Amino acid sequence: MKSCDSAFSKCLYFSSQALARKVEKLAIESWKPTGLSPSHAYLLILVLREPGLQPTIVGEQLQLTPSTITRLVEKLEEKKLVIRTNEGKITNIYPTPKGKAMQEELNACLKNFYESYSTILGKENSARMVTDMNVLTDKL
Amino acid sequence: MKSCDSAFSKCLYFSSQALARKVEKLAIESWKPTGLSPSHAYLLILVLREPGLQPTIVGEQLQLTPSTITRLVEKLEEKKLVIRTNEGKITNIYPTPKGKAMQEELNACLKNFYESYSTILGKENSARMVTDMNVLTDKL
DNA sequence: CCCTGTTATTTGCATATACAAATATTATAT
DNA sequence: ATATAATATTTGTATATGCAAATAACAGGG
Repeated sequence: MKSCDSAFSKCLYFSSQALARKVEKLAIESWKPTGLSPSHAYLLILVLREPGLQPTIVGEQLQLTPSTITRLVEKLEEKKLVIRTNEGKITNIYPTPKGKAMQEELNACLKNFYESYSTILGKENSARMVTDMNVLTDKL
Repeated sequence: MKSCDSAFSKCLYFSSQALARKVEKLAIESWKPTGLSPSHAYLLILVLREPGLQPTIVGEQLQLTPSTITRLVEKLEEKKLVIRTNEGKITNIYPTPKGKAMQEELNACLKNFYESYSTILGKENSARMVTDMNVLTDKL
Protein backbone atom coordinates (compact mmCIF):
# COMPACT_ATOMS: atom_id res chain seq x y z
CA MET A 1 0.00 0.00 0.00
CA LYS A 2 1.20 3.46 -0.83
CA SER A 3 1.48 5.82 2.06
CA CYS A 4 -0.41 8.49 0.13
CA ASP A 5 -3.43 6.17 0.22
CA SER A 6 -3.42 5.69 3.95
CA ALA A 7 -6.19 7.07 6.10
CA PHE A 8 -3.61 9.27 7.78
CA SER A 9 -1.72 10.35 4.71
CA LYS A 10 -2.38 13.96 5.61
CA CYS A 11 -0.91 13.66 9.06
CA LEU A 12 2.60 14.80 9.81
CA TYR A 13 3.08 12.11 12.41
CA PHE A 14 2.33 9.41 9.94
CA SER A 15 4.35 10.82 7.07
CA SER A 16 7.44 11.60 9.08
CA GLN A 17 7.48 8.22 10.81
CA ALA A 18 6.86 6.33 7.59
CA LEU A 19 9.56 8.22 5.75
CA ALA A 20 12.04 7.79 8.57
CA ARG A 21 11.47 4.05 8.64
CA LYS A 22 11.87 3.71 4.89
CA VAL A 23 15.04 5.78 4.91
CA GLU A 24 16.38 3.83 7.84
CA LYS A 25 15.91 0.61 5.94
CA LEU A 26 17.83 2.00 3.01
CA ALA A 27 20.55 3.24 5.35
CA ILE A 28 20.87 -0.11 7.09
CA GLU A 29 21.40 -1.67 3.71
CA SER A 30 24.00 0.90 2.75
CA TRP A 31 26.02 0.41 5.93
CA LYS A 32 25.76 -3.34 6.00
CA PRO A 33 29.30 -3.73 4.59
CA THR A 34 30.68 -2.03 7.70
CA GLY A 35 28.78 -4.23 10.13
CA LEU A 36 27.48 -1.09 11.81
CA SER A 37 24.03 0.33 12.16
CA PRO A 38 23.54 3.79 10.68
CA SER A 39 23.68 5.62 13.99
CA HIS A 40 26.84 3.83 15.04
CA ALA A 41 28.35 4.62 11.69
CA TYR A 42 27.48 8.31 11.91
CA LEU A 43 28.92 8.51 15.39
CA LEU A 44 32.14 6.88 14.27
CA ILE A 45 32.40 9.22 11.29
CA LEU A 46 32.05 12.16 13.65
CA VAL A 47 34.84 11.10 15.98
CA LEU A 48 37.04 10.23 13.03
CA ARG A 49 36.62 13.77 11.78
CA GLU A 50 37.20 15.24 15.20
CA PRO A 51 38.95 12.86 17.58
CA GLY A 52 38.33 13.53 21.24
CA LEU A 53 34.79 14.72 20.74
CA GLN A 54 32.67 14.74 23.89
CA PRO A 55 29.42 12.79 24.19
CA THR A 56 27.44 15.98 24.68
CA ILE A 57 28.72 17.44 21.43
CA VAL A 58 28.08 14.20 19.61
CA GLY A 59 24.56 14.21 20.98
CA GLU A 60 23.98 17.70 19.66
CA GLN A 61 25.37 16.82 16.26
CA LEU A 62 23.28 13.68 15.94
CA GLN A 63 20.27 15.14 17.76
CA LEU A 64 20.23 12.25 20.18
CA THR A 65 20.02 12.29 23.95
CA PRO A 66 23.10 11.80 26.14
CA SER A 67 21.96 8.40 27.30
CA THR A 68 21.60 7.20 23.75
CA ILE A 69 25.11 8.41 22.99
CA THR A 70 26.46 6.49 25.97
CA ARG A 71 24.86 3.32 24.67
CA LEU A 72 26.11 3.85 21.14
CA VAL A 73 29.64 4.50 22.34
CA GLU A 74 29.57 1.42 24.54
CA LYS A 75 28.81 -0.70 21.49
CA LEU A 76 31.60 0.91 19.48
CA GLU A 77 33.96 0.38 22.38
CA GLU A 78 33.06 -3.31 22.55
CA LYS A 79 33.95 -3.50 18.88
CA LYS A 80 37.27 -1.79 19.64
CA LEU A 81 36.50 1.03 17.23
CA VAL A 82 36.68 3.84 19.77
CA ILE A 83 37.97 4.40 23.30
CA ARG A 84 36.78 6.72 26.00
CA THR A 85 39.14 8.65 28.24
CA ASN A 86 37.94 10.26 31.38
CA GLU A 87 39.24 13.42 32.98
CA GLY A 88 37.04 14.79 35.67
CA LYS A 89 33.52 15.05 34.42
CA ILE A 90 34.69 15.25 30.84
CA THR A 91 34.75 12.22 28.58
CA ASN A 92 36.58 12.20 25.30
CA ILE A 93 35.94 9.74 22.54
CA TYR A 94 38.82 8.75 20.29
CA PRO A 95 38.92 6.39 17.36
CA THR A 96 41.22 3.39 17.75
CA PRO A 97 43.54 2.29 14.95
CA LYS A 98 40.89 -0.26 14.04
CA GLY A 99 38.38 2.55 13.90
CA LYS A 100 40.66 4.73 11.81
CA ALA A 101 41.13 1.87 9.41
CA MET A 102 37.44 2.08 8.60
CA GLN A 103 37.45 5.68 7.49
CA GLU A 104 37.57 4.99 3.77
CA GLU A 105 34.91 2.34 3.96
CA LEU A 106 32.63 4.58 5.97
CA ASN A 107 32.94 7.43 3.54
CA ALA A 108 32.28 5.07 0.68
CA CYS A 109 29.09 3.86 2.37
CA LEU A 110 28.01 7.40 3.09
CA LYS A 111 28.47 8.20 -0.57
CA ASN A 112 26.69 5.02 -1.65
CA PHE A 113 23.79 5.86 0.58
CA TYR A 114 23.60 9.35 -0.81
CA GLU A 115 23.78 8.04 -4.37
CA SER A 116 21.11 5.44 -3.75
CA TYR A 117 18.48 7.86 -2.58
CA SER A 118 19.37 10.74 -4.84
CA THR A 119 19.19 8.40 -7.81
CA ILE A 120 15.72 7.36 -6.80
CA LEU A 121 14.46 10.79 -5.84
CA GLY A 122 16.51 13.07 -8.01
CA LYS A 123 19.43 15.14 -6.79
CA GLU A 124 17.73 18.55 -6.50
CA ASN A 125 14.53 17.03 -5.31
CA SER A 126 16.10 15.16 -2.42
CA ALA A 127 18.40 18.04 -1.52
CA ARG A 128 15.45 20.39 -1.29
CA MET A 129 13.51 17.95 0.85
CA VAL A 130 16.43 17.54 3.21
CA THR A 131 16.77 21.27 3.80
CA ASP A 132 13.01 21.66 4.13
CA MET A 133 12.89 18.91 6.71
CA ASN A 134 15.69 20.55 8.67
CA VAL A 135 13.74 23.79 8.69
CA LEU A 136 10.69 21.99 10.05
CA THR A 137 12.74 20.23 12.68
CA ASP A 138 14.27 23.46 13.87
CA LYS A 139 10.93 25.19 14.03
CA LEU A 140 9.28 22.48 16.11
CA MET B 1 21.86 23.00 18.37
CA LYS B 2 19.92 23.47 15.20
CA SER B 3 19.74 20.49 12.94
CA CYS B 4 20.72 22.64 9.96
CA ASP B 5 24.07 23.19 11.69
CA SER B 6 24.84 19.53 12.17
CA ALA B 7 27.68 17.89 10.31
CA PHE B 8 25.11 15.69 8.63
CA SER B 9 22.50 18.31 7.92
CA LYS B 10 22.64 17.40 4.25
CA CYS B 11 21.93 13.75 4.84
CA LEU B 12 18.47 12.33 4.38
CA TYR B 13 19.00 9.79 7.14
CA PHE B 14 19.78 12.46 9.63
CA SER B 15 17.01 14.83 8.61
CA SER B 16 14.27 12.26 8.44
CA GLN B 17 15.19 10.70 11.77
CA ALA B 18 15.52 14.03 13.50
CA LEU B 19 12.22 15.27 12.14
CA ALA B 20 10.44 12.05 13.05
CA ARG B 21 11.70 12.25 16.62
CA LYS B 22 10.66 15.86 17.02
CA VAL B 23 7.23 15.18 15.58
CA GLU B 24 6.85 12.12 17.76
CA LYS B 25 7.53 14.21 20.84
CA LEU B 26 4.88 16.68 19.81
CA ALA B 27 2.46 13.83 19.12
CA ILE B 28 3.10 12.19 22.47
CA GLU B 29 2.26 15.48 24.09
CA SER B 30 -0.92 15.84 22.05
CA TRP B 31 -2.17 12.38 22.94
CA LYS B 32 -1.20 12.49 26.57
CA PRO B 33 -4.82 13.25 27.63
CA THR B 34 -5.90 9.88 26.24
CA GLY B 35 -3.19 7.94 28.04
CA LEU B 36 -2.21 6.41 24.73
CA SER B 37 0.93 6.62 22.67
CA PRO B 38 0.47 8.03 19.17
CA SER B 39 0.63 4.68 17.42
CA HIS B 40 -1.87 3.14 19.79
CA ALA B 41 -4.11 6.13 19.27
CA TYR B 42 -3.92 5.90 15.49
CA LEU B 43 -4.69 2.22 15.61
CA LEU B 44 -7.70 2.79 17.81
CA ILE B 45 -8.94 5.57 15.54
CA LEU B 46 -8.70 3.20 12.59
CA VAL B 47 -10.76 0.44 14.19
CA LEU B 48 -13.28 2.96 15.44
CA ARG B 49 -13.78 4.12 11.89
CA GLU B 50 -13.96 0.60 10.57
CA PRO B 51 -14.75 -1.95 13.26
CA GLY B 52 -13.57 -5.46 12.52
CA LEU B 53 -10.48 -4.38 10.65
CA GLN B 54 -7.84 -7.08 10.24
CA PRO B 55 -4.30 -6.68 11.55
CA THR B 56 -2.88 -6.93 8.04
CA ILE B 57 -5.01 -4.03 6.83
CA VAL B 58 -4.14 -1.99 9.89
CA GLY B 59 -0.48 -2.68 9.22
CA GLU B 60 -0.82 -1.42 5.66
CA GLN B 61 -2.65 1.68 6.78
CA LEU B 62 -0.12 2.51 9.46
CA GLN B 63 2.86 1.22 7.46
CA LEU B 64 3.90 -1.02 10.30
CA THR B 65 4.81 -4.70 10.24
CA PRO B 66 2.33 -7.38 11.31
CA SER B 67 4.28 -8.18 14.46
CA THR B 68 4.18 -4.58 15.54
CA ILE B 69 0.44 -4.54 15.02
CA THR B 70 0.06 -7.63 17.18
CA ARG B 71 1.95 -5.93 19.98
CA LEU B 72 -0.01 -2.72 19.69
CA VAL B 73 -3.32 -4.56 19.71
CA GLU B 74 -2.24 -6.58 22.75
CA LYS B 75 -1.72 -3.36 24.66
CA LEU B 76 -5.07 -1.97 23.58
CA GLU B 77 -6.69 -5.24 24.58
CA GLU B 78 -5.12 -5.07 28.02
CA LYS B 79 -6.64 -1.64 28.37
CA LYS B 80 -10.01 -3.07 27.31
CA LEU B 81 -10.26 -0.67 24.39
CA VAL B 82 -10.47 -3.32 21.67
CA ILE B 83 -11.14 -7.04 21.39
CA ARG B 84 -9.92 -9.56 18.90
CA THR B 85 -12.10 -12.28 17.47
CA ASN B 86 -10.65 -15.22 15.67
CA GLU B 87 -12.16 -17.16 12.82
CA GLY B 88 -9.75 -19.44 11.07
CA LYS B 89 -6.66 -17.57 10.16
CA ILE B 90 -8.54 -14.29 10.17
CA THR B 91 -8.50 -11.96 13.14
CA ASN B 92 -10.86 -9.06 13.49
CA ILE B 93 -10.33 -6.14 15.76
CA TYR B 94 -13.34 -4.42 17.26
CA PRO B 95 -13.56 -1.48 19.59
CA THR B 96 -15.13 -2.16 22.97
CA PRO B 97 -17.69 0.20 24.49
CA LYS B 98 -14.85 1.70 26.48
CA GLY B 99 -12.97 2.19 23.24
CA LYS B 100 -15.98 3.72 21.52
CA ALA B 101 -16.36 6.12 24.40
CA MET B 102 -13.00 7.59 23.51
CA GLN B 103 -13.90 8.52 19.96
CA GLU B 104 -14.58 12.17 20.67
CA GLU B 105 -11.48 12.60 22.74
CA LEU B 106 -9.31 10.95 20.12
CA ASN B 107 -10.61 13.16 17.36
CA ALA B 108 -10.06 16.18 19.54
CA CYS B 109 -6.45 15.16 20.13
CA LEU B 110 -5.94 14.51 16.44
CA LYS B 111 -7.22 17.99 15.73
CA ASN B 112 -5.09 19.50 18.50
CA PHE B 113 -2.04 17.82 17.16
CA TYR B 114 -2.76 19.07 13.67
CA GLU B 115 -3.37 22.58 14.98
CA SER B 116 -0.21 22.58 17.02
CA TYR B 117 2.12 21.81 14.16
CA SER B 118 0.29 23.74 11.49
CA THR B 119 0.33 26.79 13.73
CA ILE B 120 4.07 26.48 14.11
CA LEU B 121 4.81 25.64 10.51
CA GLY B 122 2.00 27.31 8.65
CA LYS B 123 -0.96 25.49 7.15
CA GLU B 124 0.09 25.37 3.50
CA ASN B 125 3.70 24.85 4.39
CA SER B 126 3.08 21.81 6.53
CA ALA B 127 0.49 20.39 4.15
CA ARG B 128 2.94 20.60 1.28
CA MET B 129 5.68 18.96 3.30
CA VAL B 130 3.39 16.13 4.28
CA THR B 131 2.47 15.33 0.70
CA ASP B 132 6.08 15.69 -0.41
CA MET B 133 7.21 13.28 2.28
CA ASN B 134 4.57 10.80 1.21
CA VAL B 135 5.85 11.00 -2.33
CA LEU B 136 9.38 10.29 -1.15
CA THR B 137 8.24 7.41 0.99
CA ASP B 138 6.39 5.82 -1.89
CA LYS B 139 9.33 6.21 -4.22
CA LEU B 140 11.82 4.57 -1.86
C1' DC C 1 36.63 26.89 52.70
C1' DC C 2 32.28 24.91 52.48
C1' DC C 3 27.62 24.88 50.43
C1' DT C 4 24.83 25.09 46.63
C1' DG C 5 23.75 24.99 42.04
C1' DT C 6 25.15 23.74 37.39
C1' DT C 7 27.11 20.52 34.03
C1' DA C 8 28.64 15.87 32.03
C1' DT C 9 27.90 11.33 32.00
C1' DT C 10 26.05 6.95 33.19
C1' DT C 11 22.40 3.59 34.81
C1' DG C 12 17.89 1.57 35.48
C1' DC C 13 13.88 1.03 33.35
C1' DA C 14 10.39 1.27 29.78
C1' DT C 15 9.05 1.65 25.01
C1' DA C 16 8.19 0.91 19.95
C1' DT C 17 9.72 -1.47 16.38
C1' DA C 18 11.52 -5.13 13.24
C1' DC C 19 13.12 -9.78 11.60
C1' DA C 20 12.92 -14.51 11.48
C1' DA C 21 10.78 -18.52 12.80
C1' DA C 22 6.68 -20.89 14.35
C1' DT C 23 1.85 -21.84 13.87
C1' DA C 24 -2.37 -22.19 11.82
C1' DT C 25 -5.44 -21.85 8.12
C1' DT C 26 -6.85 -21.68 3.34
C1' DA C 27 -6.10 -22.28 -1.73
C1' DT C 28 -4.26 -24.72 -5.65
C1' DA C 29 -2.54 -28.21 -8.54
C1' DT C 30 -1.98 -32.69 -9.75
C1' DA D 1 -7.90 -36.32 -2.00
C1' DT D 2 -3.59 -35.26 -0.77
C1' DA D 3 0.54 -32.58 -1.09
C1' DT D 4 2.31 -28.20 -1.64
C1' DA D 5 2.12 -23.33 -1.76
C1' DA D 6 0.30 -19.08 -0.12
C1' DT D 7 -1.60 -16.25 3.55
C1' DA D 8 -2.57 -14.38 8.39
C1' DT D 9 -1.09 -14.06 12.74
C1' DT D 10 1.72 -14.70 16.72
C1' DT D 11 6.12 -15.42 19.37
C1' DG D 12 10.95 -15.13 20.48
C1' DT D 13 14.52 -12.19 20.31
C1' DA D 14 17.11 -8.10 19.40
C1' DT D 15 17.46 -3.22 18.62
C1' DA D 16 17.58 1.92 19.24
C1' DT D 17 15.85 5.24 21.79
C1' DG D 18 14.21 8.21 25.69
C1' DC D 19 13.11 9.72 30.58
C1' DA D 20 14.20 10.11 35.16
C1' DA D 21 17.28 9.31 38.67
C1' DA D 22 21.98 8.61 40.19
C1' DT D 23 26.68 9.95 40.18
C1' DA D 24 30.44 12.75 39.73
C1' DA D 25 32.92 16.94 38.97
C1' DC D 26 33.23 21.67 38.72
C1' DA D 27 32.03 26.83 39.64
C1' DG D 28 30.62 30.71 42.36
C1' DG D 29 28.99 33.09 46.60
C1' DG D 30 28.93 33.64 51.30
